[in-house]
Amino acid sequence: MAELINRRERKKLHSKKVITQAALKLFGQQGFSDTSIADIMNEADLGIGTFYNYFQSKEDILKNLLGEMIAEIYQAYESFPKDEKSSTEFLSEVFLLTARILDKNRFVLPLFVSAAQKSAMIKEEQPAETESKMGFKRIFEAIIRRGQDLGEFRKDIPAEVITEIFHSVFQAAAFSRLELDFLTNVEYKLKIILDGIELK
Amino acid sequence: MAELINRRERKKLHSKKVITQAALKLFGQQGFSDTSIADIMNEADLGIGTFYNYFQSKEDILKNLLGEMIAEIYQAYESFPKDEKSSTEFLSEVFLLTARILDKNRFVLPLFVSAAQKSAMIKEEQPAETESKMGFKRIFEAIIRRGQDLGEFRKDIPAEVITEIFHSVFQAAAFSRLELDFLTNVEYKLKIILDGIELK
Amino acid sequence: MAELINRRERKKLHSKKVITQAALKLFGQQGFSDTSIADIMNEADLGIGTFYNYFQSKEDILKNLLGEMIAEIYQAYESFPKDEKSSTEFLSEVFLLTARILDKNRFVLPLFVSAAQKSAMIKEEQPAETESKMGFKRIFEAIIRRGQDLGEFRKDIPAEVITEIFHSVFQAAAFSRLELDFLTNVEYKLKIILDGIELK
Amino acid sequence: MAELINRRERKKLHSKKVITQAALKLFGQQGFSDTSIADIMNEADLGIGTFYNYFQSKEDILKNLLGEMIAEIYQAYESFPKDEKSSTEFLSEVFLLTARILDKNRFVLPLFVSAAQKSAMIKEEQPAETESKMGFKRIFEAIIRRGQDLGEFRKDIPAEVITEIFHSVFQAAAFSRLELDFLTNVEYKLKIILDGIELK
DNA sequence: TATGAATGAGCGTTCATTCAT
DNA sequence: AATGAATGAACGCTCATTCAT
Repeated sequence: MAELINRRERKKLHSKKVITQAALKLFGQQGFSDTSIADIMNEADLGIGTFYNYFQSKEDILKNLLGEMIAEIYQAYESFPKDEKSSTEFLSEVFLLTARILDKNRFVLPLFVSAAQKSAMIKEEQPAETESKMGFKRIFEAIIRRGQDLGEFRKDIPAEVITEIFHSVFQAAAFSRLELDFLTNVEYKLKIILDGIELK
Repeated sequence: MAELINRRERKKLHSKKVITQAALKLFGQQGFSDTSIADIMNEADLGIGTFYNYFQSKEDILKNLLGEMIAEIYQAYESFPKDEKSSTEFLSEVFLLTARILDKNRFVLPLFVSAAQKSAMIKEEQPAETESKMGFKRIFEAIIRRGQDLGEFRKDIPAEVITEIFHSVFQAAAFSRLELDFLTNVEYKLKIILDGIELK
Repeated sequence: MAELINRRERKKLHSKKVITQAALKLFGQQGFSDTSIADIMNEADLGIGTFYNYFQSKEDILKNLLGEMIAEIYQAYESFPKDEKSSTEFLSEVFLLTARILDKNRFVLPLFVSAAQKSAMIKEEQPAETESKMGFKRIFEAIIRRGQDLGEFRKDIPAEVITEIFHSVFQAAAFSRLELDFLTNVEYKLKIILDGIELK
Repeated sequence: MAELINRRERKKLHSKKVITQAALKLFGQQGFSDTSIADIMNEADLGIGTFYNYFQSKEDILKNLLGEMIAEIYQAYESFPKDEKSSTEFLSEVFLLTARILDKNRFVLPLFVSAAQKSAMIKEEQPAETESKMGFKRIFEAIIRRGQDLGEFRKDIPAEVITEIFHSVFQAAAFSRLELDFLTNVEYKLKIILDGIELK
């Protein structure tokens, strides 16, 4: 009986994964809004109705995925040996770790950006994904604030603003048309910003 | 006869302007994708079919508008007394002028961003608006390159990358959730980046 | 120019009529809820989208039609030489007039009934059609109240209740399985009720 | 072995009851057509597929329930001491008993009505529930016919028509918007009709 | 040039029903 | 007998686009 449940459960998880991957593949190929749920389920080789057993909407897929990514980053952040490092080193490492995770799922970043835009332009209640997006920023903001407190970073510019510029670097790199790795792109900009905020 | 043509021409221009303004008003109020062509023409108090005398599609409106903004910036850029100023001063002034123009039409920036995203993700032929968007960058890139040549800016980072970070500052500020003016936001970041790229 | 508008206007009215008639035909054949908008527009030989140029929803068709019927009844009611007749005569005539009008559009009555049911069971805001439905009742109630005031009808039963029983006669007759004319059916019941409410 | 069968039988009956009650609860709360089978089985805390072990369709639930109600009324009807009472008394008592039973399950009446409508409008085979609905009427018709035979009720109006008007009273009261008890409403109308059909 | 009624592919979503377990 | 994931036809509805006037 327990096995039965397990088997079903496994099958369910499998279906969810299949759908997610089909969705991401198509999002990457044809863009988010040009991918219909029918497209996704066709790619996943499942019935249309099945989608709604797993997700509430297309956006829901992203919400799920973002949650997983945030969790991964946060976990890494927590396990850093914070106290032995300068804020600059700390920031660099978290920044590059984030970059690597984003790079791995690079084509999802644009999707979060559009989602964020939509929620920024329409004055509706803040959807849950924004909260988790904040998660990204909160990690960086904490590090920057620490750097300011320790006298490593300039204080004449609010920590949130500095955070925002880091954040925008990821976005810009995702859409960059330059002939550059995502990672290389992002490293250059990290250098500029660090030089721009370090005291001394 | 010439007058007649002129009158027609003026009337035509007027309709185009009316449509553009109706569109922008609604885009700002309800978002781009939630504004239908019928909405726009209703707001413009013109028939639906008339739209297609002036534009090919909704995106076309943006393309037009962007062209105008670029032209305005370029004009200002050209008329600057370049030779008397340092590249830093020059860059600052053009940057802030651009910021003011964008601020005036702030809600259109997000629209360009989505347009750019779309065209970045889909590997289709490059649409014309991207070319004009490049216009933005080309102006900045020229100034930065000049600064590098004159030894004012660091050379270990490619001019295009620096350009891109300036560009992303505008985007980020447009979507910022911080309690800050667009202009203030952008000035802070200008300071960081300038400090990050100036030699000495 | 005025002619152009007229022509268009006429065409529009024609389309609306075509849709209404297609709808009523199908409602009568297969029932209201089993008739889809696609069915209607197929029967009307028009595109699906065209439906929404004329109606907001399927219910809207009924709302329209009911409005017209109410108007017809009300008009007749107003033109009666009220003062020369007893309330019994008055009531009889209006009742039978209403019956004839309903009989003419007999198969729509069931639809109003379902509509009324739906709105009675769901606690939502009262839709507009209910208001017009009230119109039916208000005419009868006025006559009954007059009869009570003039001492012709019993007063131990509230006028609204008497009104309601008249109303229900129409409904019941519409669904009757008896081998009887709608009109005959309804006349029998009129007799019973009149005998049941007349004093003396 | 017999016990085992009994146990199974009891369990089966229990499930059927649980489903019926869950269904009626939801029908009352959210209406018949807005209640899905999934809703019902969720409320019943049973698997979706289980529904089909007991019922063929949603309508089937009503069919069953109606059968039970009819049986209850019929039982009461049979046990009346017919011979000692006038037809008026007899009719009143059965009428009020029926009213009480309906009142107890008031929200199901509308459902029977829609079912009846549907079957009245569509010329398909008569579904079973209509037959049982006839049951209602047959009881009343018998009493009325008896009254006519004994010279208590008027004969110029067919018994079926009188029956029908009684029937419609229940329907109307179920949907009434008046500020009146179902029972009070129904009693008023009983009075009118009795006065309308009694000789002398 | 201006019009707006007509269009229909396409959307997201629902849900009764099936069937392997 | 009980399950619930899978199903897909069908729904109401939107909207960019066309074209006869």
